[in-house]
Amino acid sequence: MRLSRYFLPVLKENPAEAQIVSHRYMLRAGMIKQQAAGIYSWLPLGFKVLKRIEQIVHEEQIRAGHIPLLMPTLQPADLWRESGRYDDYGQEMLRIKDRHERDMLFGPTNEEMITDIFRAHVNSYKELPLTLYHIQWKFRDEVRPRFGVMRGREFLMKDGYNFDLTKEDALHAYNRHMVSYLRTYERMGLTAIPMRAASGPIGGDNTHEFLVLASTGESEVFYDAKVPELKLGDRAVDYDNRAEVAAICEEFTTLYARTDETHDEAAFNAIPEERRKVGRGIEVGQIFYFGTKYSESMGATVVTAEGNRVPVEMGSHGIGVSRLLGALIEANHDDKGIIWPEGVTPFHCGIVNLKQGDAGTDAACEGLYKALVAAGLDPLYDDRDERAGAKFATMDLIGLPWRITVGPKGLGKGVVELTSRRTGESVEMSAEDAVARIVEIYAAHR
RNA sequence: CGGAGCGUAGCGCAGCCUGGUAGCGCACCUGCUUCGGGAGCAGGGGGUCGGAGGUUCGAAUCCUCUCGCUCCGACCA
Repeated sequence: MRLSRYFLPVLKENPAEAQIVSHRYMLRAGMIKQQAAGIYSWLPLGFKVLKRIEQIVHEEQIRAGHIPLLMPTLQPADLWRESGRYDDYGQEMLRIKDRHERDMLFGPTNEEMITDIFRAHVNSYKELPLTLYHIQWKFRDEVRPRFGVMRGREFLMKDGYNFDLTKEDALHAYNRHMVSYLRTYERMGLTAIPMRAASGPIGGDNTHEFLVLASTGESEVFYDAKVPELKLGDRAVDYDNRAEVAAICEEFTTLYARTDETHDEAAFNAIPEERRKVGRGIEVGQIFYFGTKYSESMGATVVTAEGNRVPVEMGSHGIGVSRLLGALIEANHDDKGIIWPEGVTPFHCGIVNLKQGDAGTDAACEGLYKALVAAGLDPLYDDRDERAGAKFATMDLIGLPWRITVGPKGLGKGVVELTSRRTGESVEMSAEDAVARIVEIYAAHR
């Protein structure tokens, strides 16, 4: 993309309403625009990152054997009356009447609807196990939306639901989700720690939340210093291998890591003192096993091999997709702006032309741009007629991890400059080598 | 839902107390100069002061109501 033709409305000054760094930078970098309390338009740059995150979530869900579908944002109230949650959910649920005075609601989650789909089409144990998920906009009419996309009323969430014959099968689905989530967050360059959590209104007796450590997090967390060091890495995982998946879960959940809701002072104090950490975390996902809570109330049953009709075992699992943008920025920024991890960056690298209009630098930049595109990459070429300082400031703000700087001095020596946004280090090299280096960097992020 | 604030140009703000021609910075447009870390000079455009009532000769300013937004707390992916 050539910046002169893009839509990137950056702000020089901090908008008054933004209190935390991720919200400020998302507004300043022209990623979002608030339309009402907790409701945002996603401008091109923000939309691009949102789509990249969504893509990673999809890929990892499919890798774990889960099946995508799409359910609507608006739901009929009757489904929720069946489960009893229409009355339980309270003011957070946005209730709407259609022209025929039918009670509708903007879905805050989809347990009822997925159960309805299941019971309409699945009758035999032979069709299990089954895990369906979607990535769809949710609405929860929060009393007090805040922190930009971190606590919006409208938000994009991946929510998945597993249907199994036995509790043992359902617990495997639970474990499978835990591992796939670990992998999902790692691909985005985030360390998200699974912590035993208290079950909320969704219900269930087995649940973990995934928290990204950040000083602006809304939850207080207590953990062993060794926990954030655990990495899944690029080990191959067979998601159908129960023992292997369970072993990974054990690896990641044995050491102490709890939110304030489930904190156990005695267990925490059993950790060597120098490893006891207290901090704050942003919740970016949660997994639940809840058994037959919905299948019983809504009649989602299958016939077993013995010919008995039994309610299915279920769980639900969510990742806050839009919230992840906030969490990513909270975890990756400096005083100049965002620093995107390679896995989610909106553009792979920036090209800064220091002397727009100069035949030599223009031609060199065009050559670089075309070479990068030909290599399958997505560069952002700042071809505006701006001064160097303004171009650098924009690049730093929007946080592209790599920048190629092209100026007359360097070209005189036959070099361009490759700069890391994260370390600030610059290396001079030929344009060809710079392209090769960028290609190499992103080859590791496929 | 309790408590506290704020709505004046696209953004950030002053003006309000003490009523009297609506201002500043950034951004935007034109010209000239400049050009490796958010340039300088000159000129220019843009606002029914959130909305509705009221007081007054006169309201951004005072009064009443209302809508919107933000922050602290309780609640939540």
